[in-house]
Amino acid sequence: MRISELSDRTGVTIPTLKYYLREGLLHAGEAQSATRAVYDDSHVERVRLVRTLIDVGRLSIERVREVVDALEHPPPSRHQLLGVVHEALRPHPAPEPPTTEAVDRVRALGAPGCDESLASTQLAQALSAAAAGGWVVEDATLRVWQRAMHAVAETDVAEELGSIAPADALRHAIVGTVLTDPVLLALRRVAQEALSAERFGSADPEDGVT
Amino acid sequence: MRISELSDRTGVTIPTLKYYLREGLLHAGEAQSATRAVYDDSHVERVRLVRTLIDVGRLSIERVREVVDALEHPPPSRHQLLGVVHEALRPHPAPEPPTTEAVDRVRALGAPGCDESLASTQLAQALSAAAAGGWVVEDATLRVWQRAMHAVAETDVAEELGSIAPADALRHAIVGTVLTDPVLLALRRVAQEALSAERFGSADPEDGVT
DNA sequence: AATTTTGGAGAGTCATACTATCCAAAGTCA
DNA sequence: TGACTTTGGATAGTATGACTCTCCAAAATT
Repeated sequence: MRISELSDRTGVTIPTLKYYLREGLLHAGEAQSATRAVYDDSHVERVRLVRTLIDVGRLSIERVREVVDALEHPPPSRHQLLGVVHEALRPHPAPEPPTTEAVDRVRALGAPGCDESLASTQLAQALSAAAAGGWVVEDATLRVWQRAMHAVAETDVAEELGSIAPADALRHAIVGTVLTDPVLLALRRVAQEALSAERFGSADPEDGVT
Repeated sequence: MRISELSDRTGVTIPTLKYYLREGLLHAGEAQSATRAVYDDSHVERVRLVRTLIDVGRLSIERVREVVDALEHPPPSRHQLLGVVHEALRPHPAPEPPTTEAVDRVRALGAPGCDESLASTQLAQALSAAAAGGWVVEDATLRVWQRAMHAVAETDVAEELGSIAPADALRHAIVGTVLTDPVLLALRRVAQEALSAERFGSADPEDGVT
């Protein structure tokens, strides 16, 4: 297919596709002459991936380029896969380095240290930021959350890592993370509303006085 | 205190503070003369809130303004509080409207319909986006996640809604949500890495073939 | 032959979030 | 008292990111 058809099939304008080509987010089509190149399903899929990362994951163009570069050099070993995923989706811009107190709490949870694991670093940074913002997360609360997210991660690892090729596993894991993080946060909110309604009946006219 | 001290205490430059004043993110100090105004702890606290919303929550200036406006008109009724919080922190820019299929799935979970609840709308939109991105969330998986996030929400509602004044409860809930969402996502990643290491031992040299 | 499309390159646009400059009045300190 | 600094307020400028537009000449289509 030509670029106009790629545009039609993805809903992305031709100038934007050209921009993605320039920026290295989209691999070049097969050149047939100086003014003709042909694109295929891999391009359609790539454009959709890029749009998902940008629209849902709110990744910058630069970060998307890192993701597609990683896709073209998938890790040979399955146990490195999540590391690559988590690196690709790490928050931007980089948060402050964590306090030692936060690092200790992460270790106390039984997670690997920040030197070994990017996810541990992110957790320590998130806990630091919470503390800096004046929010205290009790140890008991943290452990409840840990158990809850462990249950979530079991479905992730079960689903994500079937015996498929590394590049597919990587794309699957990245897309899955980007698309399901918002689902989890929305589920939290739905549950909050349910519990709130349960406790302060939704038609209580006398609420709110102090 | 004068603006220079406010700047020193918050780490935000004077030009930026003036910008926040202009944009209505920061309430004016008490004017003492044409060229003198005095700021107090409420200003320090507000600046810190604004920075948290911007740096951690990645909210736009416009959205931050909505949040501070809401803080100055807190909902009289406690059961409306979460609605205000969720509206203030809704994703930006607005996602596509959800498919009817996604809306049905949300209702099947026992959550209120999208007409009644912003969180339900967000969930339906997140599920729609996942489906559009080619990601299938099994019903069984979704229920596991729902239970997990319900456990999380119990700690939220318990902590968030002590018997404090509406404005404080609102600020507390907003800051808590912004600061703890990243903690949850990081916990998910940590758990993923732990499970992945458990299943594909972290020093297995024969992984990756196929 | 006339028209349309393409690849490629460069410049232009738009929004967001600051930063910088200016000013005159007001305060501070020697 | 008088030089120096700070302030509030207004206006203009900058940096970045993500496109979007314009041009061109060589194909390709009609």
